[in-house]
Amino acid sequence: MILIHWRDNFTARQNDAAMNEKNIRAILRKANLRCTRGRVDVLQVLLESPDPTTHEDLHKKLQGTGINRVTVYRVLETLQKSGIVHRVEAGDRIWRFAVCGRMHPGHCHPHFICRQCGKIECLKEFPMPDMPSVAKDYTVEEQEMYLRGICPNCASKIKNLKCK
Amino acid sequence: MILIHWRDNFTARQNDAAMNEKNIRAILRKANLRCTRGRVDVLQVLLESPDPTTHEDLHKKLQGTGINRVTVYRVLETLQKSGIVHRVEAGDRIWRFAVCGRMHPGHCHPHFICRQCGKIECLKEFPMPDMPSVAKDYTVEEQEMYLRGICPNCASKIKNLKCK
DNA sequence: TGTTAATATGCAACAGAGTTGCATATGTAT
DNA sequence: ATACATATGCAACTCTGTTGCATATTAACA
Ligand SMILES: [Mn+2]
Ligand SMILES: [Mn+2]
Ligand SMILES: [Zn+2]
Ligand SMILES: [Zn+2]
Repeated sequence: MILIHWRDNFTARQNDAAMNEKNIRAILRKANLRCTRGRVDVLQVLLESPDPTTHEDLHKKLQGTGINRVTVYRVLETLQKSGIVHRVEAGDRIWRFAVCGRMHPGHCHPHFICRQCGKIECLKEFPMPDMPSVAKDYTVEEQEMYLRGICPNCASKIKNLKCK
Repeated sequence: MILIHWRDNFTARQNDAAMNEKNIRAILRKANLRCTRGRVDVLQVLLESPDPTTHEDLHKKLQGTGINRVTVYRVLETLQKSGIVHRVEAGDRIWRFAVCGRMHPGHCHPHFICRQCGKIECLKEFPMPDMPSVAKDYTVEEQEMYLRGICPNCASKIKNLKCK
């Protein structure tokens, strides 16, 4: 199995906010995608976002451009299938999109999800455990880890409960 | 952080299929839940399921009992909040439910998700990497790991593609 | 720089998993 | 057996995401 760690990719891309339209078009062309207004704009916003971003957020940020709701969905699907962005579903049934391989401070670490209140916490201080090579012919581009259980807040509430 | 590995729980429960109503009622009582017909039936089906199960499947299997669709949802939410079952979302926006701590052959291992075709593959031959203790006051009951990338099938299709 | 064929977009209608309000039925403590 | 709290059934609803189709844009090419 080919393991491409997120740290290996896009390392030259420090000046994220300064990523200009020409660079974005280059990314699209490299993926054999037509450079349309919507794709450039959506990708621009994603490149400037520190965390994985919902469709709703993207559409809001682009409302000045007049882009249609459905187009945002279709652009995201296209970018995802081309491997430029990827989708994350963290337990609330809402997709979040992030540029692949970028160091998203809100993303590249394990997450803890409380089964009681549903809150998601970032375990930023803990590195993703390394995954051993597992099979030929599979290209691994991203890895996610979720810990599920009870958060301290809910734990104390449960302790004070006689019955339910 | 308290780490409860799935192997540590429910180890005495080998005779899964034979788990009878009395035992199921005991589980509910222990969680301070009322023993209702719906809860007993839903939990029974879950205990007999080798893999995490959708609401649709559960409702189908229980259609003989006349239980209502909404009740199944509510029972699942109750069981989940009590820590008896947990929810998994594997990328198709459909919840799957599994009894916590049981060795589900379809579940307790990393999973690979192809970003092109969306297919989910079980990496059964690879153990879940151990997670270091990460923080006080958090109770970890389950852990999930997803690898995302391109499956061999899609990789060969992409290779044969000139443009898109 | 036009012309053309492929493909992306806007719009409206739709899909479908899951939720909510409320009247009624059921479980459990006494 | 009674009373109270809570679980259930039913219908209507939410909300994220999809689809069909007519029109607009893109990019290759003359
Ligand atoms: Mn995070
Ligand atoms: Mn599996
Ligand atoms: Zn919590
Ligand atoms: Zn695939």
